[in-house]
Formats: sequence, C-alpha cells, structure tokens
Amino acid sequence: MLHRNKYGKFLLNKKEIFIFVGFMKTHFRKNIDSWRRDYNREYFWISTQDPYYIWLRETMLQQTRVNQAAAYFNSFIKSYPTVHDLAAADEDDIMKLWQGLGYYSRARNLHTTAKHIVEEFNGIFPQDYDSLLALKGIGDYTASAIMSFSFGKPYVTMDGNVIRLFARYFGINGDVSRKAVKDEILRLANEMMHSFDPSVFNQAIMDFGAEICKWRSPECGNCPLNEKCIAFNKGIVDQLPVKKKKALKRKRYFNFLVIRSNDKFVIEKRSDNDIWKGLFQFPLIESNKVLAYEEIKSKLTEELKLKETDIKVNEEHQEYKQVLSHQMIYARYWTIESYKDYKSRNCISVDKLTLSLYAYPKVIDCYLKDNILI
DNA sequence: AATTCGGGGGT
DNA sequence: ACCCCAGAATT
Repeated sequence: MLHRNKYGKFLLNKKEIFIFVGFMKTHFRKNIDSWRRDYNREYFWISTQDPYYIWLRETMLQQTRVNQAAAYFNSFIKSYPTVHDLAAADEDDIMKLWQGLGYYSRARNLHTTAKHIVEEFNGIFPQDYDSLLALKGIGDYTASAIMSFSFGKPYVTMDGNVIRLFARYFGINGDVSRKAVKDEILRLANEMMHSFDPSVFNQAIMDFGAEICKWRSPECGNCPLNEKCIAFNKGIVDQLPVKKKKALKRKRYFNFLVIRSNDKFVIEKRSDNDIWKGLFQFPLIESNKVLAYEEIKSKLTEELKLKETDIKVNEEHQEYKQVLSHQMIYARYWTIESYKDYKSRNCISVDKLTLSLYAYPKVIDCYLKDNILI
C-alpha cells in the first residue's frame, strides 16, 4: 500500500488515504475508550456541569497546570459562589485572590464577563458557541469546554495535550503554531468525537495527553495507541509536535522605592498595558542596566520629585530575579525614610497592617514577606 | 502570523 | 537552559 515518491516520502492516493485514516480512527476510538474506562484521575474540584464553575475552572487552567490552579479554584468558589457574587465583587479583591496565578488579564476579563452576564443575560450563561466566544476571556478552547462539559454539545477542546496527541498519532509534522495545521488536527479530532459523549471524549483525550502522551518521556511502552501511532512506528515521537523556537527574553531592571514614614508605606497600582497590570508595587524607576546609588538619588528628584531635604535613602543590595515567558526581571529595592507624606503619580499611602490586603507580583510579595511583614 | 501577556515545574 | 502548561487578546 505504501510506496515512496522521489523525495523518499510515503505517498498514498486519495482512496488509500481514506481507508488508512479510517483504520486509524477506528483503532483510536476503540482504545481511547477502553483506556478512559479504567482511568481514574483525582481532581480537586467538585464534579459539576454548572457553566459558572466550568467557565471559572477552564479560565484558570489556561496555560496553567491542574495542580497549580486547584487551590485557586476552591478559594474562588468559596468567596464567589455564584456569577452574581463575582460580578458584585471589588476588582482589587479579585486580583488579590488571583495573586500568584499569573496572566492577570484573565482575572480582569473574568470580572468584566461576570458583570456582562449578570447585567445583560440576567445571570444566565449563553448556550451557543458564538455567544460564548464573544465574551471577554473566552476563546476557542474555553467556549468548547463550556459547550461540551456544561451543555453536552460536540465541540473539541483542543488544548496543548490534544495537539500533541494528534500530531504524534497521525504523524503530522507541520508547525502546530500555524492555523492550517491546527485546523487539520481539529478536523481529525471532530471526526474522532463522533458518537462519543462530548464531555467524556474531551476529558479522555486531554487526560491521555497529560498522563500518557506526555511532552517529555511519554509512556509509549504502555500506550494503548502505539500499534497505529505513526510517530511511534517511525521512531519520531520526540520530534513531534513541531513548534517554532521561542524568542529571546528581554532584560528589564526594576528599581523599587520602598518609601516609608513611620508605619506608612507608599504603593501604586500598575495601570499601563504591561506585565502585572492591575497589581500593586512600590514606586518604580525602570532602567536598562543596574543603577548605582548616586544614579538612584538623582532620579528621585527627577522622576518622583522628592526633595533631598525631605528624605534619607538607604542603600539596598538585595536583588530578586523573576523569569517570565518573554522577560527577565531584575528587581532591586531602595529604602527611603520620608519625613513628609509622599503624594505623586498614582500612589497611595498604606498602613503596614493593611499592606497584605493588596495584590502584588511575586517580586514584591517576596520582598514584603522577607523584609517588611516579619 | 507574530507577539505578549506569569509563574511553576519537569528534564 | 529550555520548554511546557486544559489559551486569549492585541498588533
């Protein structure tokens, strides 16, 4: 059935491909079904089809491991048991509860969409894909998750696990960051789902990707799909899926000014379209290199308009490094004794005892825990 | 299509 | 070091 073309690749005519893929589909469906029947993954969240819970859970799981999101999910449903509670919440409180989970636009979009559902839809989630997709923070994956897990409709949740599983099983060697390649995988997955319970199928393929068809050291030896898995039979499992290399990280130097007078501290909310939008920090001077003591002192008068007679700057050598997906943050801290209340930029003055009520990025939270709140 | 949004964890 | 993670929004 298989013969080679002049490039050495296997070539099939249309009819042969149809039959070949048909065999693979039957094999996949049969074996993924028997696998998931024996499989029992422990989940930390309650078993439910409530779209509010599904939406919240799937939003937290975007680019986030199950184990990392679980505790956050539980604290959210405790503080905000319904979409009405979330809609009525103070955004700073939501951010505080989200602190540490990352991708903070998710938390802001969560609030926006909760308010939208309460005000426009009387608290009822829309039950069609396009209406869900139109909501802030809901993309293809999350819309499909709500459609299948809450409403039992046949939409494939094509996450990283599913892309990896299908790229390997069908030996797809196109760059999976390209839309055409993802569309092809989605088409195959949709055919596979046919006549399955959509929620069972989605759960099965995502669990399978996470537990068996793992990125590194996948369990091909025990894999119930290995008989027809193209990547396995060609010995190229570790080469799939194909993805473009990541860009280099930008380096940024953050000089935080810990301004205190008596037991008051100055913090400000990040509002630019930049990392950590909506979180609080100490007043910041950013630079493209490490700044020396004298340079900091001159910037204080320039950028923060602090008078030298009103302050006393203490040298601080501690540095925290924070690695993000696209940036390296080198954070330094300068303690400043201020003899007057500092009021400038969008700063607020906060008592030491209430500092912990605000949401901070990790570099600030760690500094507070190590040096202030001890 | 490419880039940018965190932070934790595996290899 | 490097890459991934139950992705989405923006440019």
